[in-house]
Amino acid sequence: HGKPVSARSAARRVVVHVDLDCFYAQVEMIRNPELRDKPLGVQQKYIVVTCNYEARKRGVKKLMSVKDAKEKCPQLILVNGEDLTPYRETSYKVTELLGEFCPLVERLGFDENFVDITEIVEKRLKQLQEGGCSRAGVSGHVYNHQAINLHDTTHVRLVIGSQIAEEFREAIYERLGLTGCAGVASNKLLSKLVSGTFKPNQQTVLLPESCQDLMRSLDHIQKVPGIGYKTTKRLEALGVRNACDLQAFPSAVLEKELGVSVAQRIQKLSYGEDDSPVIPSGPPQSFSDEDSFKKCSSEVEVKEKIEELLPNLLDRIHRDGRQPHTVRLTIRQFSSTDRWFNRESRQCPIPPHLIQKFGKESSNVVSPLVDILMKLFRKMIDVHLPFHLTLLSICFSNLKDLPSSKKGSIGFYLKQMSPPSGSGK
DNA sequence: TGGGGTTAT
DNA sequence: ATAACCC
Repeated sequence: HGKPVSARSAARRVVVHVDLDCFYAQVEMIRNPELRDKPLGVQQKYIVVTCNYEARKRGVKKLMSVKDAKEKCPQLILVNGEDLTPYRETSYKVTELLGEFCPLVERLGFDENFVDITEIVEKRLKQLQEGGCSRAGVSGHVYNHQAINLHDTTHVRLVIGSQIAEEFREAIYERLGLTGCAGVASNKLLSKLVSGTFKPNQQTVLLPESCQDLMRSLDHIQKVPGIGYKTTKRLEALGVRNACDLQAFPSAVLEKELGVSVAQRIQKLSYGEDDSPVIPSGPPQSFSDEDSFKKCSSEVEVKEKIEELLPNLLDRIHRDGRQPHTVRLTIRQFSSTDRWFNRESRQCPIPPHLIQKFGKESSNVVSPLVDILMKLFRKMIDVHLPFHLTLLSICFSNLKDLPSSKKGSIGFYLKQMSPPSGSGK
């Protein structure tokens, strides 16, 4: 806006990655402060999905089985974390708090946020240039202990970024009681990689001269965010094991193996280059609820599970205020070999007469939805044949704002408030 | 390996 | 609808 494209793309960004420490465990310690100084794990089914640092000292790791965790640490206290409601709510409080500083906040999972603070940095830089020099230095760590050159405006911008990151962490602690790490760098990839270098409750800034060192410190390519399990397997088959290998690998061969789009993107990642913007997440694109279990093998059981999942979901949608236009059922069938990844799903539009009822209290939207979901189920499973499910998931998506006659502003602020009583038709 | 999320094809 | 990615 007002700036030529060339000047805008040449401008250096400042991005912060905020990563809360053992998030679920922290939320549980706030809910019950007596757990504070004890080894604590959060359990889902027979897995300890995360744990506090008292437990980590004693050898408990993320995603460890309950059996192994208890062996490592017999005093381990476990709380059930299968209901994500408290974590989800706290997570959005963090995102909203960051949104008070700056509009460009992108969520990643429940415990991470990217914030593009380029504009805030520019503002402070100008204040500095007008008001003379500031004595304040970097906040937190500098990756590699690299020396800062205050004559280099890129360094100065990142130093200001580190001060803002410190303010983020202070606000998150003061207002929500949560601790976390932050990484400051010139793009999302680097901010995320550098945020993990000093681990609980600390922050690190990366200066451009240390970028290659950071990338070379990644001993395995799967540590590069954006290079996942599948791509790693294919890269390994090509003899590519770390970021250096990927940098040096012939582009043309890579493009033929992985396709131009993936090849070009991940090869740039291997140099620490990432021009993907911080995209404000806004409200969620979907609401889902799932449950896994040992066995579900009859239509009646499936219906019961669906009836268990629906009320919670409908409540969440109701509180959000938007109306979903699509519903999806996902199942996982038992398989002794790859337990991971044999999910299938069917989705369909929600009939318009049902959509209208989503906002209204006390209208029975449950039973028609159960009927729709059972139809979707029968599209995947022949109920006359034996079956063995280990997971059911329901997802509402394609969320649309309510049709509002009062254009925009009024409707937005009104939906936050409790509706006036006795106004029903 | 849980219970969520996102985007690309 | 699936496949990939993220936590």
